Amino acid sequence: MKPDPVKMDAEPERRPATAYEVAELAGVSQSAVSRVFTPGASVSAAMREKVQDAAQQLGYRPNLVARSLITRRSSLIGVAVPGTANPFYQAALDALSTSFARIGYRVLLFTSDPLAGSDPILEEVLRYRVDALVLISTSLSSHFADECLQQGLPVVMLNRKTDGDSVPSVAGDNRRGAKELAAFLLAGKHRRFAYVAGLEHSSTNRDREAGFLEGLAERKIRHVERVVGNYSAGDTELVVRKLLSSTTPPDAIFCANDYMALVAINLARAEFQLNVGTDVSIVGFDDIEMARWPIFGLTTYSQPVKVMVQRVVQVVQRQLSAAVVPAVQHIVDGELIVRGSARVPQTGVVRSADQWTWHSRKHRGISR
Amino acid sequence: MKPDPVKMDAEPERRPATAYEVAELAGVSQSAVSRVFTPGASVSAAMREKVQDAAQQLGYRPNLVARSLITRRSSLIGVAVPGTANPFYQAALDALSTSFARIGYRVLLFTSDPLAGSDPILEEVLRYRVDALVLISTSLSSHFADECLQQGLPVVMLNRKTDGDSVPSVAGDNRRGAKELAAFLLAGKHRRFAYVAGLEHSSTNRDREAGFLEGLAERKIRHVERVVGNYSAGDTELVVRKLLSSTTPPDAIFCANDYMALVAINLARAEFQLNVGTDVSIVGFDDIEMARWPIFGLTTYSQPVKVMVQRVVQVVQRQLSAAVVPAVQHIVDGELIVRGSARVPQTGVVRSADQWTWHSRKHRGISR
DNA sequence: TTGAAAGCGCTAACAC
DNA sequence: GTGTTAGCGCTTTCAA
Repeated sequence: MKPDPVKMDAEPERRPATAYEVAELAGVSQSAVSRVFTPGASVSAAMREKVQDAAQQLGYRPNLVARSLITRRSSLIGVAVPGTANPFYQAALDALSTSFARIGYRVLLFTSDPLAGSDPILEEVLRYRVDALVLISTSLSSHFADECLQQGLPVVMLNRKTDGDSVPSVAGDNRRGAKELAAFLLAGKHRRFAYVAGLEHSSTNRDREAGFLEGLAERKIRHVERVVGNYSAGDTELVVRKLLSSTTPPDAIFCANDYMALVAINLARAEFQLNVGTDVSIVGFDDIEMARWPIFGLTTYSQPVKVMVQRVVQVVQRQLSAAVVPAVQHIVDGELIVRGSARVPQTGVVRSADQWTWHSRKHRGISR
Repeated sequence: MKPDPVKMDAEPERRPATAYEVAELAGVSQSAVSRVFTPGASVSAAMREKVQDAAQQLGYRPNLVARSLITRRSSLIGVAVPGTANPFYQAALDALSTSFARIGYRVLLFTSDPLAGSDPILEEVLRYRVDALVLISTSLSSHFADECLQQGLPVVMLNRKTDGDSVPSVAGDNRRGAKELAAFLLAGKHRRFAYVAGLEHSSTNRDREAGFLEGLAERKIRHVERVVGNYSAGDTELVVRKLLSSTTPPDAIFCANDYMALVAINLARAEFQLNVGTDVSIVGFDDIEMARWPIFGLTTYSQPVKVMVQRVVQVVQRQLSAAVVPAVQHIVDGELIVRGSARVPQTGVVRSADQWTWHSRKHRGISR
């Protein structure tokens, strides 16, 4: 119940205290207050104490808006994330938020419509003068990319690439991963293959599809049943149902990501009473947390989110400091994680850390 | 390949254009530019066109930082969300971001450590002069709450409450829901009950536990095996394993949220070969998307995220406009959704929309 | 080390 | 309807 030390008005203090008010109370100049709250400024101990005392009393907090205006840096990172339930995005966003927080940045969130273009939303972001833009599985018009480039605004894509090489990106090894999965399924003596595509225009989907087909083509497999799940649970359920209802259903299904694969497993088991891993093999891509839940036991190709995010942060930092940085397309290695959702080949499976992995002959024994 | 209309320097334009530059190019005053970009200001058509032309050429975008400084409104909502994989948070964050975007606000994201207090992070948020604070399943020291109150900063808790009534909150009907689940399990003739607790100090956990025990007590059941899962997958796996390994394992397990319940189902099936729904009944709380996946078919009590978020937005808006608003604790109704993970009682199950629900005798026939 | 003064880019009176 | 003039709360020269 200690009384307000400054004034006893009935009206509650309606606006936050300013540096000027602190200065007045402490009997110093306003710039002295600024210095006390600027790391690495030169202030005497006496001054620091006086100011901090006054600040404490008034509940003063530096106004970052005002600071941003003059420093031209907001310490905000705009992050676009698709508005779907795919746990991969949650993991990525979480890691991004945590990693950037560690180096003094906050995340300004933008939910992007996975179907529509994200330009209008990003247009908005720029007004907030974010220091950088990170796009999780979100595409970008090249026009907009140019504009950002011109304004010197760092942009990085996570889990997606642009067509040109104008925007740096960090992604998993989609092509190789999908190819390995194809080789894995081939080695497991599967015969009838199906591909459940994600969003048609996403680079991840294209690369994974290309890799998968490429892998199959090496063994002269040309026929692959193709359906489109659009990375959505609803669509996936529909198309996988169709797939499994066929008179000659596939015995190997590659879903372009884990989320769709989980939906597929679910459907195969609950609706078709299939034993996933023996009656039908289902594999995915990402290695999200639930993939390793025993109930799913999804065989998949991993995308190490933590590593990818760390790389994103690096790229942003580099762009922030250097004047001009080449727009590198970073590829983060993954591994084929063997669990129970697909028939396991006789050879090639090895113990690695606390899980089983598989490497095609071509890649076996390649040291890293 | 159209040349830069303003200057042809080799150096790329390094900073965004200002309203002043636009004004100069258009041959008007800077405030005219401001007006053109202020909805509802009075500008002639001719002026508007001139200005928009110039703005277009320079790639001008109003600087919201500068605007915030003077309007004292940032159109930013600080949102704290726990850093865990629970899909409920993803759904809530998503809905929050979308709903606020519709009324012109953006989300400034803060990942809160679910264990540690969130004060230090929130301290940070205040510096950004967010217009309001939404805490998803995150607690708040009463000291900090007071400080926000005093600064006139709206704060709303989602899916959690404070001890006092100082901070408004929006939550599901935890107590009643848990009580209904108890009644449901009782009606299903279960005998040995277990409760998997969430975070000990969270209000949701306390209310759900209280409701569950209360429901059981009405039928003189006093013994409930209690373990703590802390809303985490790892902890939950450990304690549920212990539960099921017992010589007299429970035949009914209530997990304080769906996420833990899914982990439990998973474990019971994969590790103990139990048929969930007959050998053992498992129920949860939230009704997250995956609860309705056939593979899980989780019987649970629903928390309608969309509705809850809509309510949060309302509360924030009210606080933003009115001077003083009483800190109401909003409770959003849910329903007991019957699926396959728990033995179903003979009576009380009714078809509602496209799913089955259950109501205890006490609540049957209550019209809404 | 400290203070005075000049803005950062914009909005909001206020005149015209 | 349009321009002029003050600031918003802070950082940053520049002198003292």
